[in-house]
Amino acid sequence: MTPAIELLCRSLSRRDKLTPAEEASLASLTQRTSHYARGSEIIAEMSRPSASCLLVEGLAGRAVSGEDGTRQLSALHIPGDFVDLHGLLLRKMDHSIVAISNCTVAYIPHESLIALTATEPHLTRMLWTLTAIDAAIQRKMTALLGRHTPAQRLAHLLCEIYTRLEIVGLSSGLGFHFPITQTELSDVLGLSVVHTNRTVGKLRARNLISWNSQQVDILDMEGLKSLGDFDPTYLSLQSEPR
Amino acid sequence: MTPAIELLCRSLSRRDKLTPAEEASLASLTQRTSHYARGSEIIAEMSRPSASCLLVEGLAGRAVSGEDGTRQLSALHIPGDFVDLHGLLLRKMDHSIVAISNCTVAYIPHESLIALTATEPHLTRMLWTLTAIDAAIQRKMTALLGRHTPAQRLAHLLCEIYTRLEIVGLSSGLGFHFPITQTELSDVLGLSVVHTNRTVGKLRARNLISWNSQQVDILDMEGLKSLGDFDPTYLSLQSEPR
DNA sequence: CGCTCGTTTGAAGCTTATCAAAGTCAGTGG
DNA sequence: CCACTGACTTTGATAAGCTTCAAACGAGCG
Repeated sequence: MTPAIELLCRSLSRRDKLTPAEEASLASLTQRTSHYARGSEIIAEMSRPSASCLLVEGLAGRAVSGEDGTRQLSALHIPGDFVDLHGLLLRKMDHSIVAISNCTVAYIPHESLIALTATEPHLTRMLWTLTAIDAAIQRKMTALLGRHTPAQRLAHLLCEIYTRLEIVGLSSGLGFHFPITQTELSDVLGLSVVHTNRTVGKLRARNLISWNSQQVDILDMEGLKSLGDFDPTYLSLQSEPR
Repeated sequence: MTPAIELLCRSLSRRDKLTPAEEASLASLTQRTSHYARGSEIIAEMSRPSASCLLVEGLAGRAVSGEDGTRQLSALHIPGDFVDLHGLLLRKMDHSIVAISNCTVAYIPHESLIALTATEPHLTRMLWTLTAIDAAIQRKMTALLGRHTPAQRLAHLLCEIYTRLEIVGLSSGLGFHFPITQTELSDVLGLSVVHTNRTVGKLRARNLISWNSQQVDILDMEGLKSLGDFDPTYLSLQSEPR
């Protein structure tokens, strides 16, 4: 089994029981891996991909760019995320996927996935679930941007990223590697770079986190959760039939 | 065929070809309809619905409520929207669905939908597409909240709602019935009520729209689209195989 | 060493929230 | 028929928060 499929299985297993036969089906999917340098575009807006990509290594973002040069990163993706699974359904990309750090991605042709939907209904629902979870994350982000302070947004984001990394085994203690610049972070939080910097500073000053050279450590998990009003229900971490 | 299924078919047909057999499969789904008064809760947060609901009449919203009493309406739903289709996959609601006007909804049991996924792979993908489109709408909303001015947010929202209503045949000319109060609108736009009111006033002053007693009329479609940077790509209005 | 990229700090000005109150309109009961 | 009521919209004033512009600082790299 390739690392890509192994990560995917780990993520799926946290949500429902994956039978050995289903694991085998996933493992038999054809794939091709590619590397992208940080800052480069993995999938372009308006393109029509014929394969869906799964992030194997690195940090990627979903960028919605406006006419006026504005950019909003509507979501961050970590290894194991089936980043472009919905490309199977939407055909034409309404946004782009960018590499925030150097990234390795695996491509799985749409035809293989379509074939899977014909023979594996349960597995299909599990993949569908992954897109539904992405949507739930998005929903939370909307609420954060609309109704929460910058400090709350950042606190929530850090709790979420930590939790998601933990699922795929990429956290270390209460910390994680987070290779994102404050400029990019500001595009996630919907703030100016200056204010993003001050917001990071605020969390540091309150002794909630430390953040040095791409390493984030959560010093006070309870405090961070409570500031960010973090409740992981939306990540669907219960393993139950779908 | 019930009105609920007819609306659903109209929405699906705009995205892909729906065969008569598939229409029949949808029509044979068991359903039960209910009415909700404006302001009431259609599905409660943290509940575990055993049926998915489809909006037949009225305006509904997806409410993400925070600890501190804040409320963000992360999405608005119009007749024909399969509002809670993802409840099939996520099990426990991470948000609530509220009736913004009086609403009629049809419930379709999860077991019927699961049965459908086993026998109708193409139809399954089409339903999956609907959830993917909801996610795309959400993504746009995130970008609007993060990087656009209140006037742009409102302009975009009105373009979107108009376009979506048009798909299901609920627009009239360049206008539509929009039974939402400014208080609720402020929860969609992530603004205070006062500022929401001033923003509506601004669009009126620029002669882009008129808005009287729940009737919105777009006076200058080009102007509104350009202000809101509206491009309907994300609504996937191309009819092509999924 | 100097350059580039990213972080940090300061100050001014605009945008938006908040508080407060008046205006409008439909429905209700005297 | 008209005052009364309650929900919603509109307006005004003040204060807080955030953006913008500008510049300094620090680390990594050719």
